[in-house]
Amino acid sequence: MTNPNPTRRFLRIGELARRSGFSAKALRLYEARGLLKPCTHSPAGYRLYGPEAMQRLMQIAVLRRCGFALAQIGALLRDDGAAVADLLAERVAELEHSLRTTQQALQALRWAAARAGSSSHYSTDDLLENLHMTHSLDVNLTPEERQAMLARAEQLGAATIAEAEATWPKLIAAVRAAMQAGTPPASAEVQALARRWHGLVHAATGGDPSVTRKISEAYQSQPQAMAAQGMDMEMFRYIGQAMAVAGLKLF
Amino acid sequence: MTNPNPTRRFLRIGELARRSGFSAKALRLYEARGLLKPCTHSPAGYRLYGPEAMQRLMQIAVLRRCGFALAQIGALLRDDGAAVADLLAERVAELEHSLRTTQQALQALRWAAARAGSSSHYSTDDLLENLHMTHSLDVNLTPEERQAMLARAEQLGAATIAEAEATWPKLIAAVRAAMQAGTPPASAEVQALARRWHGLVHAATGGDPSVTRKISEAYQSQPQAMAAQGMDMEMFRYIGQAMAVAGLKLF
DNA sequence: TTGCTCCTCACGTCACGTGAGGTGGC
DNA sequence: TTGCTCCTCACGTCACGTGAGGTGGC
Repeated sequence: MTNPNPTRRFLRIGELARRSGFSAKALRLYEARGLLKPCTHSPAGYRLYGPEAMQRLMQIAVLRRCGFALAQIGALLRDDGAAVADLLAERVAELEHSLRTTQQALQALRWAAARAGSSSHYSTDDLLENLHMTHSLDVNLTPEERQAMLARAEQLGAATIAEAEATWPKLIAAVRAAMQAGTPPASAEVQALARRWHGLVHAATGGDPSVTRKISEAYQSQPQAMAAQGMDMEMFRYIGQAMAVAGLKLF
Repeated sequence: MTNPNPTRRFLRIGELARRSGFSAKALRLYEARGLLKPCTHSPAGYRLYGPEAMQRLMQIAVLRRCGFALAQIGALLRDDGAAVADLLAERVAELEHSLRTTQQALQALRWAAARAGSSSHYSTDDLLENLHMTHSLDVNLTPEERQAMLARAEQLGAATIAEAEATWPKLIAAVRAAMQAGTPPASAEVQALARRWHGLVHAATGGDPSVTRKISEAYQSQPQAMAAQGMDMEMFRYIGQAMAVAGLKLF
């Protein structure tokens, strides 16, 4: 039953696509990107793949499911001195980030879905109201740091925290007003704002420089989270300057 | 200090971009997609946004972080009879799926990263070896079904399971051979294969039709997972036909 | 006048999907 | 000869980023 036609010893692109679960188009793309080459061609120009192509594709599949980009997979498979461990660490960090944001979104949406299920006329307004996500910042604190934050919150008490949360928007608005009026960071007015700012941050973080730095960096890399608080990078730099003049350090 | 220039009462695109954390380009895109319109224009054609634009953008930001596509956000904000609850349920299901796959990838990568950390020369080969993900299928079983699967596995015993796992590749290869030889599904040979197949599935799922159907559908929607087992849709239909002829039902 | 902002194309990115129009293979 | 597969452009998708070349605003 074995076919003597040598073409039969190879897989054409359609067969390889079926067996690998990739589309033929994807296989051609991988070829263009240098990830996978047919081992030969038929006289008419058909791509012909040997059995090693399947193994290669299974490797590509594993790496793709780990979220590596095609260019990275290419570098990995070429093993061109690309620091494998570095790519690995980078990917882990990215996956951890995406895991956290997915979990947050899912939590919010499940809550909303539960509300939707128990109400007959669920509108977008209801959805938006239910989704009021705490716009939570993605800060990667250690368990100890997280624990310390909770302990501090308990020590401060609900009333103090509520007060601080009410104060922030006003303070931010005042800083924006000063900034827009062109008030110099070194002015007495802005210096006073900077001291209040520093105090609020210090109370929240307990002055832990590591925690404060992490939160600060998180805001800087998540402009949307900043915007949700009424801030932006311009303001960030502005009070930063004011605090520097005042000799105040956050971390 | 208030500027009498009416232009100052509005935000130009750059200011809105800074304050919202979106890029100006994104704001123009949202306008083109019908999500956000400037409330007016300056004589020179500059987009001018009122304070309500900021609110709109915060709504868009929440929905985006939940992973809704721009078109869906448009539908939601227009509230054009789009079944809000349906979009919600769809999004929850998608997020759950992506959460599971992210967790699996993360687990595999962390394991690999640990190996990489303890070896001085970590190559792509090592990585691929460490990543040998169980290519686990994304089946959304209920906790009860999952529990029943575990209980069944325990009852069967490790030896039986190992035997089944060794049998599958051989069985799959035999089915592929028969299919490629053009052997009709109704033939005695293929009928025997179908009975073995059915038996293996039955042993694994305990014959629970719900579980079997879920696993079957999961494979069908994840061609890569099928490929990892040496199967493809063609084979799936082929043994499906053979089982139908034999009067065997999986679910 | 200078420097900054804004405008509208238009092309690039990522990983493909989807035809269009033409040919090989059995 | 028919139907299936393959070939190479080439354009579409998604949510933008990045200039290019020109103008408004203070």
